Amino acid sequence: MEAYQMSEEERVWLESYDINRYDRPSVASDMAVFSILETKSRSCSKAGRSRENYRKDPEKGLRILLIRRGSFPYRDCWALPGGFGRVGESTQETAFRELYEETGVRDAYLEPFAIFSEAGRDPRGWIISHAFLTLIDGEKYRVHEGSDAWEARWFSVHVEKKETGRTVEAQYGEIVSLYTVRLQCMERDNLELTATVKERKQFIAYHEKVTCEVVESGGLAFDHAHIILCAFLHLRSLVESGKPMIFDLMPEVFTLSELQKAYEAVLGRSLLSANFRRKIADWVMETESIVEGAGHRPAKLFRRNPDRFFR
Amino acid sequence: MEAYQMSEEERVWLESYDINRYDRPSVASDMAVFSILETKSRSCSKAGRSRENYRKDPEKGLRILLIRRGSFPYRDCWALPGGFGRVGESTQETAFRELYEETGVRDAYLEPFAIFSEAGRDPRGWIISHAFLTLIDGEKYRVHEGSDAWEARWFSVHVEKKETGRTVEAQYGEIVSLYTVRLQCMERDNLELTATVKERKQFIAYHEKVTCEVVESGGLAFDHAHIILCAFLHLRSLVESGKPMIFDLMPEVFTLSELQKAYEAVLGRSLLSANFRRKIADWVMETESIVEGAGHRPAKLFRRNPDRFFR
DNA sequence: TTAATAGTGTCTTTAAGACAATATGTT
DNA sequence: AACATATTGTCTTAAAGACACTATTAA
Repeated sequence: MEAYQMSEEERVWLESYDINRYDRPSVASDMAVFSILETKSRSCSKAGRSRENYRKDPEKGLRILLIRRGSFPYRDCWALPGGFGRVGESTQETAFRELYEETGVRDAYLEPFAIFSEAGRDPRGWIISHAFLTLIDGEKYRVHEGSDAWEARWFSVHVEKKETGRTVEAQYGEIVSLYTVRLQCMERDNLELTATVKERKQFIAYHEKVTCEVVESGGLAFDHAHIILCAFLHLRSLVESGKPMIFDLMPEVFTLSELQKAYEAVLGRSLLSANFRRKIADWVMETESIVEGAGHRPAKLFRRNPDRFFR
Repeated sequence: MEAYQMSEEERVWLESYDINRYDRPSVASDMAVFSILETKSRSCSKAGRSRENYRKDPEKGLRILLIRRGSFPYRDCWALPGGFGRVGESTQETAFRELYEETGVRDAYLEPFAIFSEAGRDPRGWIISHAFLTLIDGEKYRVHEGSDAWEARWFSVHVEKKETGRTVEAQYGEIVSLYTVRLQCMERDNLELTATVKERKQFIAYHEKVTCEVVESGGLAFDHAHIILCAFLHLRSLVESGKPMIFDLMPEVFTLSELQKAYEAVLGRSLLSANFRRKIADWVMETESIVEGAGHRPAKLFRRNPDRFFR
């Protein structure tokens, strides 16, 4: 920004200005770090594929990175990675710093998707959370094995919505829904977190007013069940609307089937490959390589098309 | 949220927790309040229509509400309405309170669109702005005539984009553009604010990184030229993508031409009425009334269709 | 040969854009 | 009648969805 030219009068005023006049919150940046990883199958051989279906390609599922809190509040609960903002940092810079500290990832795309500032969301006091989401290639990053103070794990994410009540009159309406968020740790079989979030959608003066409440935190810290739900829904809507974020989940070169599987994992529905290929044709470039030895017709390898990503 | 069950150990810990351990910012909510109002034409009769075109319908243009600051910093500069958040308030509640205090509007839709938290954006110190935008029916609200300490005015908004530089290589690219934001006060002929914002769009690792800088504030306080630009672009993209926000600019009943003019004012381009009518057909219901005495074929009056607004 | 995935062609449906044509008031 | 806006119909184009079909490898 251009240098702000202050008058002498203003300079004097500013010197006597006491910023402590107003109450101030702490600010944090929290992150929903998503990836896609192979779905662990129970009946699998040492090669990582089940004996009956040795020719089948591995399934991939959406994952989110959670950290077990080593200290109060919510000690031993699972939470999104994140941390407090510091003087001189923008909320985005805080998020980048935390992401690097916790995953080593440097050049990810961070999407700000919501602000959580409701009173009482943190027992320590007035703390505002700026929430970001990001997609990273899970194969590049291996989570810490964990210690007493620190444990990071990938959890599979499944969300279900169930409408539980509907009142609709002429000028007023209300729809209550229950979201079940199921998070399952991949490396620890017995670790499953199930949270429930109640959504109340009111229709007032031709506007929707949505309020959410964590009914059952399921072992998640703070309001993070709510944040995770918002992140998940926001991610889906971004991908549905055509944002090319999915490519962040892919390595440099990939097959179109792998890319399609990534889309399907995030969107939660299967796509017809003919239509999918038409849709993403502009975003990719063919390479000369192919993948062989997979038990079926070899696939061409593709890479991102820079021209399409930047215009 | 469900009551958080604290252990005795945690309760003891919390009592000794000092929230002042971390630096904290002040937080503000700023609002871009948009409306559409008649374009003042210089050659007009007392009836408000120009003599040559007495049969023509009035033009409408996009407006934004600005407030002249009565105190430091940026005294006498124009700024978005807004104010500091208080303990116990969410950022959204702060925005609603400020909107009501400054316009009397109660049931508007507030869209959060960005967070401004760059270091140095406010000479008073670390202040984070949570920015909202809203559309209101300008005919319902008359701005204060003003005093020394207080003056609120509607400004027309015109934005122009000009690309000034482009470097594109294989893996790296940069596009620099200059946005000119022209704000013209309707009631005070000689009051025109012209701000310039430089946008630098970098292409790194298949991601766009956009940074903006206010090159010329044009009499606007803080980084509000940047906030206004973001609000304007965000509003357009929301309307382009089909959000029915425009209806907030309309009275209870309206003609389809009026509605179309509102769309055109926000989108900055003219629409073909046949296509427009088809597109918004589901959102409106015909009433029995018509508008007569306008110098041409009378138009049917429509109202919002609640079923379409809430599902 | 067969299982499994890779890849192409085309028909249908839907939405958007362009534009011509008709309708109905006031002046 | 002329003007200005209101309203409808239809042709074209582009994108999305459905589905049938062909291709190629390893086992």
